[in-house]
Amino acid sequence: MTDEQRRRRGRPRSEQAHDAVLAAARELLAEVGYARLTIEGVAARAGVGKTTIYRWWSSKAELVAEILYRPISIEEIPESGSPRDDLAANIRLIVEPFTDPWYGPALTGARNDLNADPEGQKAFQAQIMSGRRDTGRAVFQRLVDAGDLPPDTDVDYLIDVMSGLLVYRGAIWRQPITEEDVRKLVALLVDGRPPRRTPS
Amino acid sequence: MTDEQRRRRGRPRSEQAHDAVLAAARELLAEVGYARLTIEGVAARAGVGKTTIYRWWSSKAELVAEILYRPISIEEIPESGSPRDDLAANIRLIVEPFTDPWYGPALTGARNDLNADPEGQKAFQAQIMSGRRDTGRAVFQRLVDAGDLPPDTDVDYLIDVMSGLLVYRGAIWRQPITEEDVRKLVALLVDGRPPRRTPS
DNA sequence: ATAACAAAACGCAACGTCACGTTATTGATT
DNA sequence: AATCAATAACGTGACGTTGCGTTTTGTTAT
Repeated sequence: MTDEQRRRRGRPRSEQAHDAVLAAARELLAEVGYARLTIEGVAARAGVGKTTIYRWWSSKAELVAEILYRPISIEEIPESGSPRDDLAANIRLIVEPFTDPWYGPALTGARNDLNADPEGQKAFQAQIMSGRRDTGRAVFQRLVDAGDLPPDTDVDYLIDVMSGLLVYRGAIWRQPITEEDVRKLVALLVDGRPPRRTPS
Repeated sequence: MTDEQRRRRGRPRSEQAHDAVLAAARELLAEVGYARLTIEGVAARAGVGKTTIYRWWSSKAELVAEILYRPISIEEIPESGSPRDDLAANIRLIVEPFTDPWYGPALTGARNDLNADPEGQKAFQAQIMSGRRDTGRAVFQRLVDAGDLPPDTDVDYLIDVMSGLLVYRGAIWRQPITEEDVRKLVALLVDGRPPRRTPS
């Protein structure tokens, strides 16, 4: 790229300011939540002008979306040998961010604001969710290849069932998702075994 | 109740104004969506003062929540003789409001705003969701009684799986839920049969 | 020279509250 | 029976506040 060689004239953008904004936004997100997070508050804490923030991001929702994106950019699940364990690992990876108490509200909050703009919806969907689905497909495919699921299994449907439960419990109702829940989910999705009440 | 007998002095609250506000809010919700819905806009269309709105509801989210509550106040599912059909009927009843294109965003939007206030969260949960869960428990219990599910089935878990898929697809990603999807869901939850790809 | 920077101010939109005069109902007084 | 406070919700309109996204100004780094 010639962009890197021929540096632009004038003062270059400060990566330091960029990172300070992200850090400040992350902190404030954890402290006050998405609804009470303001651009002006972020600028003040980052020691940065609002102008600088708007030079990098076009809205509060977009800024928050970038923060939310990172922990969700899921790497591949290593093959443990047991496809069921791989699925469980994938579930835990999805759930993990929800354990941060600010994450769920911020996720739904950002999604909600981005929905005001009809094209922001697609942007969010593409940016946040596409990586997860690819990872999920790969994991379920291992189960199909191992013969644990029929060859013509509707994998995307299973991904929606899985994601649905996790989002519903974790992000919407903010209930913790336990190891027990993971076990029940794998049993239901792969083996078709209904969940049993835990003898407490 | 003595409240009804001994009416308060002064001008009584206008049920007409109350209903006009609800109607106007419902219209505007369908026209501009939750995010762009304003109290002032509702007041203007209803021909009502903002004060009157705040006399009945304490926030936009609370007002919208009342609108959302009505279609969800689920009646009992009649016993068709086939518990599986009862479950399918329950699923269709949950999905039905999502066919209104404004409903899903309004649901997530109102929920999100109510979460800013930590006690509004409980209010929403109690008001919107409790009825659905009772209905769902009854339907799954019929399956248990009929021997289609083990006696110690964790019914609440199944309700979460079911609700999760429906909310995830219908309210969050705004995808239509087809008869095919209903069939797959019943097969998975009750019979443990994985969903198959539809030969299109 | 040029462009990103921080700071500060702008206009805008919506918020929630308030004071005002009006209207509807109740309870006491004629 | 008719009248008249007292009361309370009404619609209107204006208020100050907040946060937005933009614009301006002077400074700093390349």
